[in-house]
This record gives sequence, structure tokens and C-alpha cells, in this order.
Amino acid sequence: MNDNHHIRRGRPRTYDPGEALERATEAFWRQGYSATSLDALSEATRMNRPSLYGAFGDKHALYTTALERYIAEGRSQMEAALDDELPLRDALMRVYDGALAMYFPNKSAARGCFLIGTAVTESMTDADVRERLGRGLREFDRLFERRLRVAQAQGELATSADPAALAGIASAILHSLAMRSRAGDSRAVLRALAESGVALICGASGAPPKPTQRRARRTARS
Amino acid sequence: MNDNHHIRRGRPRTYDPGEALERATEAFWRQGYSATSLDALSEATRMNRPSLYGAFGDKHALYTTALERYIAEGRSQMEAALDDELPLRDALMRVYDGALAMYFPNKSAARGCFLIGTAVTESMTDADVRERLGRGLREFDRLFERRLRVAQAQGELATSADPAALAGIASAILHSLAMRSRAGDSRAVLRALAESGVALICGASGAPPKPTQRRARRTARS
DNA sequence: TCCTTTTTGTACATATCAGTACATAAACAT
DNA sequence: ATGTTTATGTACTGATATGTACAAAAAGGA
Repeated sequence: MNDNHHIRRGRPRTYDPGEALERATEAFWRQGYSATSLDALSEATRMNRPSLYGAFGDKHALYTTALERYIAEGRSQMEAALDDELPLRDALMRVYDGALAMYFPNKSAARGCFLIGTAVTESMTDADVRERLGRGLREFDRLFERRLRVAQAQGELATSADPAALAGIASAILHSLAMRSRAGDSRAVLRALAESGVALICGASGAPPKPTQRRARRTARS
Repeated sequence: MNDNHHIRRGRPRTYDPGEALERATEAFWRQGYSATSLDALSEATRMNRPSLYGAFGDKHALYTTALERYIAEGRSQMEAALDDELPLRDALMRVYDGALAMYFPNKSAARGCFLIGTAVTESMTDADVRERLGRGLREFDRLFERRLRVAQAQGELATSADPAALAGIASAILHSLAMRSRAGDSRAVLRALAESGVALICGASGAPPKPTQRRARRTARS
């Protein structure tokens, strides 16, 4: 929205807006919306209070911006993971592995999902947050559903399968990872949960048990 | 813990401790832990501040008590729902219907799950809450798993099925209901999600498609 | 009646909250 | 050099947070 190529007039900023937004997101992520004070945000972003207001508006506007960016990034990560060229199983596992990579940052305590840690709490008293959250979740559902339809068209999923219903299950697995990673469960346990979910989704309707290897075992069943 | 049958000495209390705890729970439920002030708790419980402290200790202790009671009640509701005499499908749906009844109180806005609205946020910064939450979720897993083993023993579930893994999926459905009910999804949509989850769990391993009717269709498959 | 026990209600102490006014600093423009 | 523009840093305001001191009230006991 800002013309970035002509030189700015006054005193230069000492912060990078993108990086500051990312740091603010992390602060909300770890403490929740209400428990994150402006002092904490100021310290996290290394911006003083008036600069924060100048750049992002008040606390609520800053949070909304962080929420929007998180959902948009989640969507694009998910789109990339759900590659149509890959076997359905692998594509789904890429989504869950990507999610787990976010929920368990390197050598740090699990932080789970930003949405479940902040937006889900605020959604009760903040209709705007609730709508953004709902839209985000429904978009994730749609992405799963689209990929499942592709799998169905390619014969990886039985024609009797219901892609919309299975997409709901695929999202439910994701929601469960988001919740459990905040309840102390280990990454390994959650990956195993994701794998059994994928097996159930892919294997539920007479699809070949190991499409990864593309062996044509259409008659037998394990 | 209190001897309730011999007469108390001093000025009588004007509140009922159980009812006050329930009202405090509702206040946390709707606003989250951090955003619920002692003034709000005082108003909700109709107890003045010193009485609150005398009865429950500080805000954190009050919340811990509320959390404990919620988990204990959830467990007993779930135990009752997972009746061994009922078909597995019906037993599972009783759990989800019971959950939805809590998440959508009568003629009021959806409030979702107490755990996801309060404990999941606090678990990042409060190890005690995280452990209680984790124990609670694992207990719910165990209850599902036990019921699935019974179903397996009764022939409702294939011997090849993995009750522990399916229990994880059953819990995931529950977590998704908890999350989505706070994101604006309707009760009808969530019930449909639960039904497709139950169908997937029960139908995944060659079980009869309609065990409700107890027809012995052991050979054919749909 | 007077004492003891327990709860209540007001009023307070102290800390932190979100948000802003204002002077200073650092860049470009002329 | 001087002015304009934008950002910074300090210090403040009023509101609200949690937790508590203390006196009055309401019961039983002697």
C-alpha cells in the first residue's frame, strides 16, 4: 500500500515492520491476547509505545493484523503441501508435518497453534475475531476438500467417498494436533495420531492401502 | 472435606459454594482466564471480594478448582454416554451430543468448550494448568479406547482395528467440535461432522454398516 | 447478657493497564 | 543554514487490576 521505491522523508524507522509484526505475533502466541500487555509487545517488537501505535494502531488492530497474516500464511503453506502430483497420503502428511513444525519450534517449548491459543479464546467476546477465525477454518476445510476431490478423480479415493465429510475429518485431525500440542503431548505422539488419521481417511473407502508405491493391488485387501 | 452435619458457628454464608463455583466457571468460560477480573467474578458469583478469597483462595486457585470440576464432570458424563450395552455408533454419538449440548446452551450464543476457551490459552505459561489439561485429555482418550476394545471384543469392530489409534481419532472429532463451536459453526453442521466421524471410525474395518439393528450381516459388504 | 466465631461489606493500597502529549532526534528539501 | 517531515523516547493520565485491612453484622455458646 505504501510506495516503497521513492525515498521517505523524515527520520528513518529503526524497526522492520514485517519483523515487528512477527515478534508481536509470537508474544500473543505465547501469552494469549488478553495477557499480552503493551509493555510486552513493546519489548518483543523493540518498538516504543508511540511507534507501535503509529505503525499498527491500538492493541486490537495489531492483533487483527497478526491474525490475518497467520491465516494467510497457513493457507499458502497448506496449498503448497497439498501438491496434486503427490499421493494423497503424502500430501496430507505434508500438511500435518508442516503444522507440527510450527507448533514445535526448534529447541523451544511447544507453543501449539496461534489460532487456538489466542483467537479461540477471544472469539467469544469479539465478533470480528470469531468471523475471521471461522472464515479461516472453513478455508482450510475447502483446501482439504479440493485435494480429496482430485484424489477421487484420480482413483485414489473410492467414488463412494464423501470428500466434504472427509475434509471435515482431515481438519479435525489438524485441530486436535493444535490442541494437544498445547497440552504437553510430544511431537512424536502427535505425528502418530496424524498418521493414523491419514490411514483412516485414505483407507476408508476401498482405496489401495499403499498408493505411495503405486502398486496395482486392486483385488486383494490386507 | 467439611463436616456438614454439625451446626456451623459464626455468621451464616449467603452463598452456595457449589453454585458460586458454577457461576465462576461460566464467567471464565465466556471471557477466558486473563480477561476475567475479580470484579467480574464477584458479580457473577454474587460474593464480595473477601468472601471469594475466603472460599476459594486467589483467582488462580479458583480457576484451578473450576478446571478440576469441569474435567471430572466431563469424564463422568462421558462414562455414562459410552454405555457398553449400546451399539458403538450410538455410544459415540451420545458423547458428541452431550458435548454439543454443553457447547450450545439453551437460547444463548455458543460458548464452546471450557477447556479450549481457557486452559488451552493458559497452558503455555502455567505448567500446572498444562498438566491438568493433558491428564484430562488423556483420560478422555482412555475412555474412548476402552469402549472401542469392548466393541472389538463384541465383534462390532474388526480384529485388525487399532482401538488406541481410533480413540485418538474419536478424541480429535471432539476437539474439533470444541474448536469449531467457538468459530461460529452451527450445531447442525457440527453434528453432521460428528456423524461422519463416527461412520468412519465404525465403518473403517469391515464392521457391519448398521450395528444398531443387530442384523447378522457378516459376509456381505456394502 | 456478653463473648467467641465466622461472614460480610466498605474502603483502601499498590501495581499495572491502555493510550497519548510533548519535546527531541534524524532524515530530506530548498 | 533553515525548514519540513517523520520517528523516537520520556513521562504522563485516568482507568482498572489484584489483593487486603478493618469494622460491622449475624449466628451460636456460656
